[in-house]
Amino acid sequence: MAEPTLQQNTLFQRCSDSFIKEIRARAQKQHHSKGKVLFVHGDQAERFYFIKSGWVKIFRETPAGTQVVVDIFSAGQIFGETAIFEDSIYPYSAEVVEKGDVVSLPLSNLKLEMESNNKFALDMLACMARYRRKQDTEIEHRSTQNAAQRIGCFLLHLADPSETGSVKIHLPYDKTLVAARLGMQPETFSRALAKLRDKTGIHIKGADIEMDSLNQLIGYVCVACSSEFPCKDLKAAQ
Amino acid sequence: MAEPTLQQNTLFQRCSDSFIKEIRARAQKQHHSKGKVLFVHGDQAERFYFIKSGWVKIFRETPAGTQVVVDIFSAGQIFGETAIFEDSIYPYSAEVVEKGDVVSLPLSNLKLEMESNNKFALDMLACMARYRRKQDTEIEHRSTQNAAQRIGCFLLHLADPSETGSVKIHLPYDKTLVAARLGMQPETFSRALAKLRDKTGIHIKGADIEMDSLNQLIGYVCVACSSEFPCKDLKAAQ
DNA sequence: CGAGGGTTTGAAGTGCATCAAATAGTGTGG
DNA sequence: CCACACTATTTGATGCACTTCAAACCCTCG
Repeated sequence: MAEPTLQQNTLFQRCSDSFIKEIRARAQKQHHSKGKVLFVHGDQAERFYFIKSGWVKIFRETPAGTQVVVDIFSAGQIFGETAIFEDSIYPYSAEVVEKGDVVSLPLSNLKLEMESNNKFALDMLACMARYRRKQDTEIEHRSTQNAAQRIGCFLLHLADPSETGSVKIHLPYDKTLVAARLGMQPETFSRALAKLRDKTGIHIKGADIEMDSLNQLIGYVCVACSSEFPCKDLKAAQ
Repeated sequence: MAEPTLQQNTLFQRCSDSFIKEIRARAQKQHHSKGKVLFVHGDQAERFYFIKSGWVKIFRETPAGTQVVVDIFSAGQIFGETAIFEDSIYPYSAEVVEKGDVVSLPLSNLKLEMESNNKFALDMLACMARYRRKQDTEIEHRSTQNAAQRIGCFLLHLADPSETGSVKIHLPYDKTLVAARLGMQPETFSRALAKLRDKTGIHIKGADIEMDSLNQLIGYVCVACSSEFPCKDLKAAQ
């Protein structure tokens, strides 16, 4: 799998070559292994990040010590860019959970481009709106879906929705992490996945999941969601 | 209490007079009583709304019949404007829950201004970013706060944070609705409010709540949240 | 004053969390 | 290539928080 480039990211697709060139000149690519903390909630922010490979966990911690996983990003996605709206303070922490290459880029260029190029500002708005939808859906799911349905929904987003025949899905990272991403305990995840299997007849072998058709999942999961199924546009929101 | 004007809304504060004049020319003010549905999720959208008085509930419904209250807005706030990022389809439903006046305004003007005036696009970005923060916090609260803490947090947002002495708060709408807004059942709300009283020593008389100092609440509530207390900027996000 | 909705209380059930321990899986050094 | 150490995952037992169903109470408004 070839590594993604900045221009392939939704936000930068329509950017001018000169801007890309400019921001690239100040890019820093780094390899990180699992566990590397890139920045912490409250840190002064000067750079945002573009993922070449691997996975990065976005999270926050409460004074009581609970960790909340906000999102988990992978190749082609950016994060940390929202700091430009937060007085250059990162609003969350970021940690590498699957080793890979991450490119850091200056926020100042981003801000300047946004302020001087209305097309770019509109692209940012579109991205932000997409993320807003995604979060809306997230909030909804937390109150309408049970653990098994949340897992099912997560699996649906990993699958190709145009696929009508049998489908194979591979979990992209640890089950423990999927559990955290879905706001449940690892034990609950394990039991809920078994429940999902019983309800829908999917086959589970470790991190590999297989089913005859997506409809098995859709029928069980999507009754608890206000968006009709191919809700894929939410997938890549960042 | 005087009715708010469009220019007082964060989004329109820095707008040109000519734009305000233009959009005002196509404004329609209407009085609605409790229960009036302004639009439904999926409707074609041509107008967005500005609340002069009363309260409006924003919600969605799942195929299984569960209703999720996304937010509840009041005087000075706008809603329905996000449809411009959703192919002119309202992404949620809106219903008046406390009678009042609502002004509807054309989305086309908003879109045009956004596309032609970079300053306005940046203001929209700032608003959107603020809402994003608010939703982030919402998701976090759903997984870290228990029912009593969520109610306490809701009360804190109704209070004046600069107040150091005794504080009086009046619930803005039905307890049943507050419960829905916080994602819990009315019965749970009732019991959790009693629990909050026992834990913090606040006084409750119907919809009126009183306490010697906000610190009583803060101490109990904010240990389960990653933002430090005067998290007021989230209050008005829409 | 009475009807109707909002609110509270009680009793029982469900789902998820927690604690504990067994099992499976993975990577490492020898 | 194997055994060990460590982590991830599963399973069991139990507890707690919130929901659900039912019924009483209260408050307001015509």
